[in-house]
Amino acid sequence: MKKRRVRFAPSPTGPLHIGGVRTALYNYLYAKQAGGDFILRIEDTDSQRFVPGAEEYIIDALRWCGITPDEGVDENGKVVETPSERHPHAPYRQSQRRGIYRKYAEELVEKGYAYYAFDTAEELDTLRKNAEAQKSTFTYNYATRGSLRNSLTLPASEVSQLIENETHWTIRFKIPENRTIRMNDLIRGEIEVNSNTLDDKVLWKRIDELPTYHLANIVDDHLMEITEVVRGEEWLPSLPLHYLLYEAFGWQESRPRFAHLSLLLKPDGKGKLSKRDGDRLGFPVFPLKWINAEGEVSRGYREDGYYPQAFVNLLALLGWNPGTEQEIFSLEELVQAFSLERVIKSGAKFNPDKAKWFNEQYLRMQTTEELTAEFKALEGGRLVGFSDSYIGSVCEIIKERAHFSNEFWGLSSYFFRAPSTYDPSSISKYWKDDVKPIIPQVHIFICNLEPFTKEHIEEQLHTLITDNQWPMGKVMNLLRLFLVGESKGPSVADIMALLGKEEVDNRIKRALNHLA
RNA sequence: GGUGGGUUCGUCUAACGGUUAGGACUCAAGAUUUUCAUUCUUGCAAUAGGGGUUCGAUUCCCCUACCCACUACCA
Repeated sequence: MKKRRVRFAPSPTGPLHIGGVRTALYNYLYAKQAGGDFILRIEDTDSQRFVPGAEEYIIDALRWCGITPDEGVDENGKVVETPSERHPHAPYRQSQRRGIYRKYAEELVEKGYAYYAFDTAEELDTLRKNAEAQKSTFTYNYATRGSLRNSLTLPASEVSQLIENETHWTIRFKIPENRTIRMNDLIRGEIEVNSNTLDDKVLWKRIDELPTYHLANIVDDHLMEITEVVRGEEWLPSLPLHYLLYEAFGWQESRPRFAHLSLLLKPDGKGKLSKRDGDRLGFPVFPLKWINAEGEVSRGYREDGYYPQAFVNLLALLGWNPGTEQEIFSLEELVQAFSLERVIKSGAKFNPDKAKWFNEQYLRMQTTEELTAEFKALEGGRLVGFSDSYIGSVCEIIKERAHFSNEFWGLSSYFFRAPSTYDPSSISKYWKDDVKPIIPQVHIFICNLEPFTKEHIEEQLHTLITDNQWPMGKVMNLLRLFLVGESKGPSVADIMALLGKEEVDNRIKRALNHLA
């Protein structure tokens, strides 16, 4: 049994968005489940669309998610350029492999599966426009190639001269006429296409001495001994071409199996998820923050405070399910449970609410120590002077009320700073004449409580108030208002115990002063 | 336009051809509580439409509608 080898092959034309991360994740899960290898290959054969920083972004994003490639990227997060035992197929950047593709393209020409085409971009453009004007579509195929400028129509001498002197020619694949191509997709099953609906795709471009996606992809997958190709649905229409290419090269025996993943759709309306949807609807579309050349900032899941585990979990369940009702999965559990058979065929609309829910689940699973460390990392300066155990206790109390750790300060600032203002509407609601005379008594009672623990405070205060038949709601909320500054937060006893008697005394005095 | 893919609650999804069509998110109501939240309970809510095949169809087939992708010397 051959070792499973799958690859993620992004194009560095911008930041990887969540759909791309999901594709990478499914590749990773599928590889790891069989104890196979997850390989990264950079498909940068479009010199026009190269975006600086995109490659680093992709690698950083995968790292953050915990799905680092086994092959193609070194320990420092750099794409491997020279072969080694662990990275035998280097370089893993197609622009650096450019030397190997031309001979494969020419091999196809020699075997009669491809031909040289000398049409200029302008000529083809005109043909397309003319066709469009007549409400038809120009296709470079069996029907038209015979009347175009290529090595099939021009005399051999002219062809060799053009190859020699011109810099704008291409090598095109010669799609056979009227053949039914039968393909199999691991997710979708059998698919049939007639070759007449296909066009003669460009395989190699003389202008920049680079192959196009189709050639580079097939050659590299073959050379790198890829066993399964798991990629986005946008590639399904070119699967017949890829089958034909494997056949032309005589590689059908080792041809990888294919799986095409459905796309991620925008949460509202129609169409696939795009960069703009995130800005429009207020949720990140990218794993990490990205700033483009124009200086526009796109937020990231990491910067928004998501745990990578939560992010991976939610992505995994967008288009796949385990067949059970389990929803929370660690990466290891996902590796165990994943299967391409249970990947959904239809596109999934992204749901920002559910995304938050996932993070909330992970937030609650964190240990107090982890939360303390996070809180300190986030709010460093504001927490100076407070012990880890105090901060930890605060975290314990507030974690049920938060979706993200970056909400901690907003939910707990009063544990670190006495309130300087008091919410006016709460004052008018609770600071009534019937309780005003009671508060000094309660104040003294609190200051005499010993031990000053949550349970004892709760019990004693409760007894005091009920025994005197005082209005529980007003008294308690007033105390909360004195301690917090507004009507929110955990139980009053919790707050008092944590704050300590002295601080509670001070805050009550201060509030009374303010109200007097 | 052509080709391919897809269609179960608002969303993510489950359901050997036989279920009161299940779960989760959201939302609503109730319970608990000293506030807010949590928690718990309950509720709202779906098989795109039409034909077949079958004793029986969410499930298989066909048609229609709608959605998506592709239709570049981009990936």
